[in-house]
Amino acid sequence: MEPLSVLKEKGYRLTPQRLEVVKIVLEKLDKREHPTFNDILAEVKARMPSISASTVYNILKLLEDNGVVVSFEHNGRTYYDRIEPHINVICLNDGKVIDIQSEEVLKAFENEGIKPVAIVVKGYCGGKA
Amino acid sequence: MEPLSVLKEKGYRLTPQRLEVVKIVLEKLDKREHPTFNDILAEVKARMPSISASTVYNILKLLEDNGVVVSFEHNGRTYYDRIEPHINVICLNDGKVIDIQSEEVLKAFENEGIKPVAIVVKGYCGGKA
DNA sequence: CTCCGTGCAAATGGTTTGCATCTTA
DNA sequence: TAAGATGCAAACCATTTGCACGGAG
Repeated sequence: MEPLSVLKEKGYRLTPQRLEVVKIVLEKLDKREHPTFNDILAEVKARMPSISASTVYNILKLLEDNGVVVSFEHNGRTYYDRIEPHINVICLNDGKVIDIQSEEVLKAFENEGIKPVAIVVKGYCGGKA
Repeated sequence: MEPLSVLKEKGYRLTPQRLEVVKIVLEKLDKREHPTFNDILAEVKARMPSISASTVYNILKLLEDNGVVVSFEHNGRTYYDRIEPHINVICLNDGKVIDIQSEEVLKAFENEGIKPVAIVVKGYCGGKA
């Protein structure tokens, strides 16, 4: 369902702050980016300078609690990600987060009885140990 | 290789603090536990009250940098884990970390050209969405 | 008009750092 | 005895909280 419909349906108010954060987050996630909280805050502040950090935290938490985004942590920071099941590889060579779509891995999880919401793998992307 | 041999070979000094932390960490990891930094600190302090938190941090970082343990983050805390490839499922129902050995999943990662060091999946262990 | 949501500032808590002291090799 | 480790306290920084004000419904 549309993220905004999800919120409206549950009775959450559609404030300008929420509209802006949702727009920016979805923009980034559609591009397969893995923005940190600060990435998002910076972008939001650029367009709505008066917004406060705690409001952005609140909104991101709201989005996560309502299944609009997922998050994972790395190096003390929170990263946001899209809901569609896929694999994020944090490459220990260069620290980059790489997005991989692997039906085989998803199928393997399914066979284990696991419904994955976020899959994060620390490893070596180039095959180098 | 033996964790202590790894350290000795690289020229690190085998201080009583290091011996104690290594012993306790390996004890826990052998039991398939996923201790947080604080779990480890508490256990170490119980046996060696004078040790400082920063020393334990330093030692755990040393162990991780030398491939003796791996770590992952969740809810703002760092968890330590054994090196042997396996899957950790963080169940979104109950918050527990469950250890799963799945050759199928590991094989699927291998087929994607990924050498996994730590695999963490947020999801639903009981199959419940 | 009434809550819910926001913004601010202060608090929290895990982790890191600087530095003097101590100890392993 | 000299480089490497430790312990302590302070610093750091991402996140959370409390509360008065403001705006969506």
